[in-house]
Amino acid sequence: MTAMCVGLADGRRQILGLDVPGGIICGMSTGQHSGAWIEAFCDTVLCELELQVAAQFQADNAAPSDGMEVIANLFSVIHQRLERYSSHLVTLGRLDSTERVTLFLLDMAIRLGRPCGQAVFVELPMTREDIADYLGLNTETISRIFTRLKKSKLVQFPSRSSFSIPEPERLERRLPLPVPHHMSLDQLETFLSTLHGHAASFDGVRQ
Amino acid sequence: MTAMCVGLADGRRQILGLDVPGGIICGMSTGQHSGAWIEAFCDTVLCELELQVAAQFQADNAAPSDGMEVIANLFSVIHQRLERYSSHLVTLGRLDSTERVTLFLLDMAIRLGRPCGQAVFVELPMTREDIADYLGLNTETISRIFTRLKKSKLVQFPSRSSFSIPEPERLERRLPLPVPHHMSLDQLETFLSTLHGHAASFDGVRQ
DNA sequence: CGCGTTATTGAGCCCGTTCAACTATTGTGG
DNA sequence: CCACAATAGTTGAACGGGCTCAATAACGCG
Repeated sequence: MTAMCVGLADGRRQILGLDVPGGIICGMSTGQHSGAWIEAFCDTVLCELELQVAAQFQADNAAPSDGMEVIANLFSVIHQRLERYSSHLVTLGRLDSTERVTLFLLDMAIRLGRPCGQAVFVELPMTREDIADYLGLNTETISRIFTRLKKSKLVQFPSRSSFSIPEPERLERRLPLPVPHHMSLDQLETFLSTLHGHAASFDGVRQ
Repeated sequence: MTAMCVGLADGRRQILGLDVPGGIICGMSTGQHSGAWIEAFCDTVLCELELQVAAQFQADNAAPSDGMEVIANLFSVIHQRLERYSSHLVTLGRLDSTERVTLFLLDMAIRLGRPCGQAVFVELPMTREDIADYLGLNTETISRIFTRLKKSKLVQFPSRSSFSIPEPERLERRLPLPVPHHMSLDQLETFLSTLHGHAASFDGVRQ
């Protein structure tokens, strides 16, 4: 699991977005450095894809029928990112702290969760501070809302770094917007296999 | 001037981004409707570009030398949008109300302003409520901060819908991050002329 | 001018922050 | 394995920034 981060002059940090294992990070143009960096919350393997490479691949295989496939997939990936950012803008701009945390837990459940009957169990690979920096809050607030959710039995916290949601629909009903369900893994894997062999790969590990 | 907007079930609104006249709105995929809509704050002409059209254009003119031009430009446009969203995420997540408003005024100065010597004069085509919904605040807060900036002589408000900044650098020094300077109009116009004749155009007017 | 809309200003409140103390967990060396 | 330290998380008290509600003022338009 990785985070795209931005820092302010006085040390404040904002996490722009989170990516689950198997996901595609995008928006890092090699040219102008926007001051953003990537942090990994667990051991991670990164593959870097130059847009040029994809474009060349596209040009080489320019059969009128399927020549657009790579480009179309790339657009779809970027579009997903745009959608994620959009919904996170709403989260930061218009949701209160409880709504933010609730949405976060449900989103993690969708992206990382293991279904156990109706419930969902999630192993959380990040600290309270990381969550806070993602949601525009601080660690104490995260902690307080977690205990509130625990007391109301909407969420269980078996350990410090895991939780489970007995009735996801009931939690979702507390939100003023549907939980965004974005891309399925199938699409992603199709895309990745299309690019197989066209990415320069290397390892990156943190901690 | 247009705004991309999203609404919550209880009426809250968040403006995701603003586009100046001559700019390129993007991220509206025709397929799944994400619940977003576009509002125009002044008389506006919209041109709709189907990605398919651009892709076809690309395929038709697939001379190995310049065939990538359209696609590359499209990527650059989407990337600009991604950068804008990124910096706005930081704004909503980690800046306090004064910083948000200051950044907003400087951004408008860059994108809409008429330089007058060292100063910049800006005609603002949106209401306090629109500004509030863009910055994740409410109208009263916007108003209060405007009067505070006026009293400190950092900003002048000759009329309800215009302002001018005597010393932009001094204002900028109050921010914990550089004001993002994104795309120049030259690039945009180059791109638009590339697409000339390939966009289905229609008029859209509000109010 | 008179009316409706938009903006400003004030008083009071509440949510989320800050600061501090405490608890629980993880890791390390003896 | 335990002792201990370092880190991460929780909880409480008090503060304050931004919100809510209400009244007033300024503008735009017939």
